[in-house]
Amino acid sequence: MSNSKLYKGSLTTIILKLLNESDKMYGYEITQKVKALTNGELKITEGALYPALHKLEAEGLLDVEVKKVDNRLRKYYKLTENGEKETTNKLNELANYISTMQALVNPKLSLE
Amino acid sequence: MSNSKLYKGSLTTIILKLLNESDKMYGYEITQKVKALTNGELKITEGALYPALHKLEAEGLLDVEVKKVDNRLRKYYKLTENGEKETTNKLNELANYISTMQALVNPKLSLE
DNA sequence: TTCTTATGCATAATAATCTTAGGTATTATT
DNA sequence: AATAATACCTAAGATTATTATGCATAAGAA
Repeated sequence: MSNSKLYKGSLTTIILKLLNESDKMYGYEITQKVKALTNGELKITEGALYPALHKLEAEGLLDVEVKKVDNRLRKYYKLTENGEKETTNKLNELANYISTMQALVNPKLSLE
Repeated sequence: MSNSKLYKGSLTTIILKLLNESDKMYGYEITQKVKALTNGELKITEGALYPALHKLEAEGLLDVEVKKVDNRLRKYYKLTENGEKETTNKLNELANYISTMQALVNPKLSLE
């Protein structure tokens, strides 16, 4: 992920959420999807993405399936049952984080 | 800071914003203010806070003034001119981060 | 009066997460 | 023929935080 240090910690949430919508995706596809959804605002670096995917797999949140398309490898990832639960948790955490930050940064607004 | 890895990277923004509102504050005061504003949701740890304050000072964004109150030291921090500019930048970054995450996590909502 | 909690500062070891910079290989475009 | 796009990967270093300490004074509870 590039552009801002604020994004630190949210990569996992992004991955899980995208997989929750798209059933299965491969790494490169995720980078392109994020770029498209954010109008180029957020670019996930491969040095962050692949280790994150491997970690989620090791934690049992993702399953992998390797496919060969046009003579090139693709590693498709999809959520496990635990992965779906964790997606819910992460999304709740994010919503909570956002409201907490708004309480700090714009206390008047958060009273409305 | 405790509770969530999502907060990583936002401590500097929080410090700058609070100083922008309160003119001058000391470290312990910041931890209490954050706790109060977030209803105990966010607890800034001293191991994160003090190094962050020292770094901001080293970068010329904060000025320090040591005072003795009740025979105890307090180091009051306040924004420099550059600190005020950086506060604006950080708040813009945060607003941008939040809208980006909402575009990713709730694409339908962000179209409204 | 002693013990604990609160106030107030600080640093060091460790962990987590990301950037930067490489590497390999195939396919498509210029 | 060279470059860009597709597709995977890892390692060194930076940044930021947690956890665990340490020191010291003041206030409150046992």
